[in-house]
Order: sequence, then structure tokens, then C-alpha cells
Amino acid sequence: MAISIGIVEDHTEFRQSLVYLISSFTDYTVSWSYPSVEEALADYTETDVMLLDINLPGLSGLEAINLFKQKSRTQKIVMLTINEDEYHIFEAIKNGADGYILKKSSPSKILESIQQVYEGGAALTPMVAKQVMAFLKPQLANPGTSSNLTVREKEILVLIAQGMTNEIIAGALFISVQTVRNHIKNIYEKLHVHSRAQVVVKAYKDKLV
Amino acid sequence: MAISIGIVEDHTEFRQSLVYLISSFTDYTVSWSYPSVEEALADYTETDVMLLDINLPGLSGLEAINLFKQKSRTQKIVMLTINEDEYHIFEAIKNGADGYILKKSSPSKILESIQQVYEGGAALTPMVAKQVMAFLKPQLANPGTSSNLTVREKEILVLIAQGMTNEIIAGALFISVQTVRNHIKNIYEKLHVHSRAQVVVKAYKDKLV
DNA sequence: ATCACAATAGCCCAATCGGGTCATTTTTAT
DNA sequence: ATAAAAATGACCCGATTGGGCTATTGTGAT
Repeated sequence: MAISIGIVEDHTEFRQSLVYLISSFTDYTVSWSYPSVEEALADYTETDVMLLDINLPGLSGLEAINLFKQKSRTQKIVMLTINEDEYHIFEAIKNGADGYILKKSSPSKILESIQQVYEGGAALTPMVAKQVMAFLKPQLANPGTSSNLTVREKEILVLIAQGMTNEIIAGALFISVQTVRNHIKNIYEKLHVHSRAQVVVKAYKDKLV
Repeated sequence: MAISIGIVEDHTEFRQSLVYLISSFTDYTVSWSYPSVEEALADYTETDVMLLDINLPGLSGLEAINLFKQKSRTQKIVMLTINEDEYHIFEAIKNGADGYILKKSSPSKILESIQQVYEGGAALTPMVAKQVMAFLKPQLANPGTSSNLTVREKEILVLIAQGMTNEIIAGALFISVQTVRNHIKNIYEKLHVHSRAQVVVKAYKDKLV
């Protein structure tokens, strides 16, 4: 069974060349292609993979991710873009895109990306991957952030960062309040903070939540 | 297939009358009923809809919502309550209840609520619905703004969201700790939270920081 | 076999916080 | 000008938290 693909791309020429490119392989089928999110949503049918332009008139591709996810949670979404800037990359990732590739990528790279996300992986251009890693590095490197927290401590940190009280956390994890408090004491020591509000701040700043 | 129902209600008489009421319709089946959350959790079996009293000895109904959600994410939960006050309403909604109805509601209203949440809707009494809408309106009208916080309150919120204690905040703003606490109380009320950790969470999520 | 660490749980004490009520002054809006 | 809203400050009380200590159990590494 061929992998089915949907395309949203306003630039007619590029859209058609995508259709042409993909259709030339028997492993892939272009189920539909539209120049706007609005039209794609109106006529939506589920596909295995979607190619979604970011710069679109009307609803942008970034805003559309969630809308398409609502239609189908299994479909994979690959963002097509001309810009490699941090904002768009992280917005796309945050919204749950499965891939982020440049329009100027070679045909073989585009097909490769489709295959990768179809198989459950993520497709990123090397430059994007680098930025993602650069973003992650300080968190991994910086000791005193999350890295030296134990698994249990991280669990509790997440719950604190949702505003839960110790009692609620204890209930949620089926352990005693005392134990929760002990874990929290250890978390404070490792993160060098002295209150749960500070923990929440750190959790958000260091993107642990 | 009849809609299956679980009931947690400590008041024996009311619980039994609920069971009697519901059982008298072939469309509904009471799978179980318990006087406490603890017993219900221990013996839990999934039902389509749960009626959950708020004022319970031991674990309250509000605290229990999440615990039951862990057992089953598809079951619908309708809170039973005697009070229509804002606090309980928002706590229930925040925790993910699907309905919020008064114990004094007529039998037909109770059954109607069950049917509504079973069909994927939400069941609210008109008064509750009004309060919910009143809370939502300002946010919808003015998106991006935090809910009606005064300038001073926003200042303090920002400082809280940096992990500061009341004493430090008081020092920073050259006002007394008492005043800081009063402002914070008002912030809590407006944001419907009950701890500074939750304020920090909200501050980051709604992006006021 | 032993050591280190993680997870569990308890106790104690002081500090902080959350919530309720009240009161005064200043600013803003009508 | 007057009423409403905001900012300031206080008291009280109970709940929660933060910090210091000890202890048992299980697991993984040496």
C-alpha cells in the first residue's frame, strides 16, 4: 500500500512540482493538494503524511497544525518552509509537527523526510537539528538543572510545576506526604532554590515543563 | 445497551434514592455506589458516567476527579453538590469534571445531565453556566490580557513569578508585607488559584512573564 | 560482600502562606 | 460630587511549607 500524502502549499508552481515529484514514485500517492489551510480543512480526508507550508495566506501553517491534528492524530505533519529561524522551528515543534524541512531541499531529501516521519521518526534538516541541539545543550550540560535529578524527583518536579500541593502529589503517586516532602527537599538542594514557586520558575525557564 | 453509572455519595438516604431513581429507567444501570472515594477506588470498575459528591469525608470529590480520571479517561464525571459557589465550580471544571449539578435538582434534570455528558456534552445548571461565561467573557473580549488584574496586581504577579517571597516583594515595592498579601489574595481570587506555585504556572502559561 | 544511592517514611520546629474580616486613603469614573 | 474601584495596612487562625535528622528497604556497582 502506497503512503498517502496531502499537501498545503499556496505557491502553485511549487505545489504542482511536489505533486509531480511524489506521484512519480509508486510508493507514494498524493491524495490531495490545496493552496490554503481553509480549503484543505473543508475538504479534508485523512492521509498518512501531510506537507504543510508555513507561510500561507489566511491561516498559517503553524496555526493549522493543531487543526489538522484534531482531524487525525495519527497523521504525520511535515512543515515546509523557506526560513530556518528559531521562532518558526520551535513553534512548529511545540505544536507537534513531525518534521521541518526547507523548500529548497532536494527532491530525494523531501521523499526521505516523508519516509522518515511515516516510519515514526522525525525529519529535520541538519541546520534545524543543530539549532534544536544547541537549544537543548545548556539544559543537559548545566549541572544543577534537571540532569542530576533522579527519575522520581523529576516526576515530582513536574507535578509541582502544575501547582499541586504535597498532599495531592502524594495521592497521585501513592506515596506518603512525608516522602514527597523529602524528595522536594532534595530537589531544592540540587536546584539551589528554597520554595516551590522558585521550582516552578526554574522548571519553566529551563523548559523542563 | 444501557448507560452504566457509578455513584459516590456519603449521605446514605440520598445515595439510595439516586440508585432507585436511576434504576427505574431501563436506559440506565447503576453499576455500583459507594459512600466514599476510597471505597469506590478500591473496588473500581469503569462506568460510562460517574456521579460524584463534592462534600465527602476523607478524599473530597474534587480531589477524586483526577484519581478517577487515571482509572478511566473516557468515563464522564458529574459533580453533585449543594453549593453553587464559585470556588467549587471552578475547581471542578479545572479538574476536568464534565458536569456540575445541584443535589436539589429535579430527578429529570439529573437524568438529563447524565444523558448530556454521556453524549459528550457538558451539564451545567443555568446559574453555573452563567458564572462560567462571566469568567470567560473578559478573556475572550480581551485576549492576551490577564484576567482583570490591576496594575499593582500585575507587578506583584511578576515578582511572584520570579520566586520571591512576600517579604522580599514588600521590600522591593516599599509597602508592607500585609499589603502584599492582600494583593496576592485578590490575585488568587481573580485567577482562581490557591497557591503561589499555581500563580507562577499561570503566569508562564498565559504568558505574562 | 559491601558500598553508594534511590525511594520510602517518620519526627520536630519555625517560618511562611492562605483565607477571612475590617478599616483608611487615594484615584478614577460618572 | 459622589460613588466605585484600587491601594494600603492590620489582626487572627489554621494549614502548608522548609529545613534538619534519623531510619529501613531495595537495587546496582565494585
